[in-house]
Amino acid sequence: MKTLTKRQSEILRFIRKYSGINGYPPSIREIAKYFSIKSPSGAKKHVDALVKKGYLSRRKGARTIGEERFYTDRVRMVPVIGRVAAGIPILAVENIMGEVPLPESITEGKEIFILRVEGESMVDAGINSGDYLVVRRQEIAEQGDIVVAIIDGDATVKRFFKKGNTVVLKPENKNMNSIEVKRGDFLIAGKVISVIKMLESGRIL
Amino acid sequence: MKTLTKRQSEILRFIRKYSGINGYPPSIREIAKYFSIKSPSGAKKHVDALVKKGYLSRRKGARTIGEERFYTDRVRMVPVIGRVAAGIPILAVENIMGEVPLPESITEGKEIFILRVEGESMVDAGINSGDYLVVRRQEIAEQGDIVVAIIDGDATVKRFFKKGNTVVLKPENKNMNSIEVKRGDFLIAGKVISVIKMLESGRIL
DNA sequence: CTTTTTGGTATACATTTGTTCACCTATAAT
DNA sequence: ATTATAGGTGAACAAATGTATACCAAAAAG
Repeated sequence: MKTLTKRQSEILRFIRKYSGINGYPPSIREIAKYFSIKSPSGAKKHVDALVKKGYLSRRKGARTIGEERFYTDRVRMVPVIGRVAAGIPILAVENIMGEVPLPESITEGKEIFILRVEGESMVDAGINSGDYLVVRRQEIAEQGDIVVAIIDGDATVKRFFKKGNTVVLKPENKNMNSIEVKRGDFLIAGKVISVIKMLESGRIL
Repeated sequence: MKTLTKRQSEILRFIRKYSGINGYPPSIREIAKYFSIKSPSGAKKHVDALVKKGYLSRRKGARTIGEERFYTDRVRMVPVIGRVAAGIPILAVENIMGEVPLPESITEGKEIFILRVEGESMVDAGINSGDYLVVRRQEIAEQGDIVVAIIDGDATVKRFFKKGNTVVLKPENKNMNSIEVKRGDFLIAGKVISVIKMLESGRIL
């Protein structure tokens, strides 16, 4: 990768910061204004240089500065589900708070979403309130899987057991009791395949 | 959050996907074109509706559709450390088993590595053998931080406490005892900022 | 049944943004 | 000494984009 001048680094940093905050890149004139460059063409030259050096991509049209992302491993954008609104499918846009990139080595090409844990029902399995669960979307589960179950439109995390004609959803918490439900009285939203604990910032996004 | 019509959901999904791919949002006309709406004002109405319902933000100017998002989609390659060989610096190439991409929202621009846990010394903190720790490289620690400490070239994960002239490394496991070491008889490799549990495959890469 | 919302067409216009060209200065490289 | 590179000014112009208005039809809400 070609090296950048001090000025070019500043410009690139500004573009990245701006894009991160606003969700769209700055216009040439906004870059100029920020750096007190009095002519748009002055700022344009810097952008052109950054494109030529491979740090940015460009297209015809207004405000089309794209950042060149270069990572080795493949990455998938995975939706992060906020509070699950009752009655609305868990993956509906209404529930999606944002998206995070995860390695495909974790997501494995399946339909994946991330859910933030509320409640202490799984503490004995190392899952605490505030942790993030990486969940693979599936409607069936195996004996003993940790699943996200929807009961009356409400999402809960429990360990799954079949028991004759009914299903036992067992919390991993000595102080809480298992729930026994008839098949059909609940839905499995998916299986928990990974837990992410944010010890410091507490938020994944 | 207000509910969306089917059409509005489609539009929102398109805007998110487009922004994710390109790094900047579509223009009103591009939205119209994608949905075969023959007039820009037709598409504009949908965007206006999404703004009014709180799903998007808007500003004067071209291509300024903002998603109310709180995440970054930038990615950093992070080294995964295998078994730590005694006497070799933890981040030396000899110890690196591979690399995984992680969101910068987790890595936060600091020097980061991932370490696989061996042993049960932190089970009461929800950290089990086989879990992966996201560790930020730093030599100092605060009272109560979970740290990766190097004692005699051996890496261990413990909770860190200062106590006068010595340091107490406390395992989060009722069956194990704290270790008391003199400052200088050990090194802090970093602070654990995140825990990733792979419930299914057991491997992160 | 009437009104509102939703989704759309068509046209015209205002605004923002990008682009080009000529010209200037300082610095580093050949 | 001369040439390229980096950084910049100023003005004029082209292209892309956003906005407003009028009008239409189906569906949902009252």
